[in-house]
Amino acid sequence: MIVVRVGLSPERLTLAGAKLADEAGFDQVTLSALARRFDVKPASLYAHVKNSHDLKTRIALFALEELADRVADAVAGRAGKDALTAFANAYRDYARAHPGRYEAARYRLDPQTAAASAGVRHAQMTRAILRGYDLAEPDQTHAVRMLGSVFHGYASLEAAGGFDHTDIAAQQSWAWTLDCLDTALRSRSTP
Amino acid sequence: MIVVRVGLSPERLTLAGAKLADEAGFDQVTLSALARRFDVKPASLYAHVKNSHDLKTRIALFALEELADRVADAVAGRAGKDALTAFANAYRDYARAHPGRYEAARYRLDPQTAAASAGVRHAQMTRAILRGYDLAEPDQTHAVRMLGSVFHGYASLEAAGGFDHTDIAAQQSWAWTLDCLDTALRSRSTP
DNA sequence: CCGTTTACCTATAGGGTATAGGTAAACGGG
DNA sequence: CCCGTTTACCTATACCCTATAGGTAAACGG
Repeated sequence: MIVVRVGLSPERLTLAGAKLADEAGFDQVTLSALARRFDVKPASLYAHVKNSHDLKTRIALFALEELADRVADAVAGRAGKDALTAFANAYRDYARAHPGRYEAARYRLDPQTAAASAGVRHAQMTRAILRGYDLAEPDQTHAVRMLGSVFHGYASLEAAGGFDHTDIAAQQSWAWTLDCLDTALRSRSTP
Repeated sequence: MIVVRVGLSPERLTLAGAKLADEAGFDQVTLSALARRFDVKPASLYAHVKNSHDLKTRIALFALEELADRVADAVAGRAGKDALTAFANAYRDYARAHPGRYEAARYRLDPQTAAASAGVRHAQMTRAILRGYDLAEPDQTHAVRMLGSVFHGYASLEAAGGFDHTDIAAQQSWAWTLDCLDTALRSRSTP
């Protein structure tokens, strides 16, 4: 029986899982499917990840990190509406380019894991965006939540095909929405 | 072997499935779990629903219908911001009271099924809300999408515990957000 | 060069999905 | 009221995914 070492590792499994998620959907990410991809038996994967939940958590953390990096890159050196748009576009673009990873980023993490994840960077960056709008607390928190809702909601509905019924391009509604948010936030600023 | 007829039907299975979803999460809705609930063997359920996907679709349609009914009830006789708030609250309240059904309502339906679902009523009602804001096309469609994004995004993030990190109550951010939306929409109205 | 570790294996068990085919209760026409 | 048909649920079976236990050969290191 010829045994060729495939060279599995948590990192390779996580990346392959992320790719699989993008191709087939996050719910299709199973240890069996991943094992097939590496031409290995499912049991072999348990040496590298604890279980299915562990794998999904790793993919979620990876996606959060990747998304945070892209957003950070996009907003660097920008302020005001410019920063808002850059943030929003980076977010939406990621969701469109990597639907499976985006879905993974919404995988429910336990509080400790979440606290140590790139999720906190997301929150920080959203707050950074809002510096251009001079919002005092608790308005700033309200705004963080509103922005998060719009970004996630839009990405989620668009991914689900909710905007396919009308001819009007999703891109236009997106620009319109960002414009709306900018005006709304500016009207609430306390200079 | 004593055989007591349990009296299964697609409707009873759908309702039980909806309850199970609220209690354990939509992803825990399985034919096996449902069969246990009725003290019946899994195979017996296939006489009433085609398969697992069929059951989930039925639950999704049921939830969409129920939610549409509540929203319709809430907005009846209201206009302007009053209607907007009533719509939004009915939506959020449903998501909070019935997290599993709400999740089910987002179950991906094939285009024909979606077209025949209460989903179209949701769109109609959202457009009805916007009558109070005098928006011409394509702005109206943009606004429909923005509202849908905020409502769904907020419900989704709140359900995922995304607002638990700060002391500021989700209720306050919600009111603030609705206020923001109202101003934004009014500023875009073309009287 | 040999003992240990590593990386993958087989075997097995449990649970969800799904189909085929069986049986007894319920129904309904004569 | 009786008997044929339908109905409602059954058992048996097979497949897939998850998970654990325990085995083996390659790789590594003193």
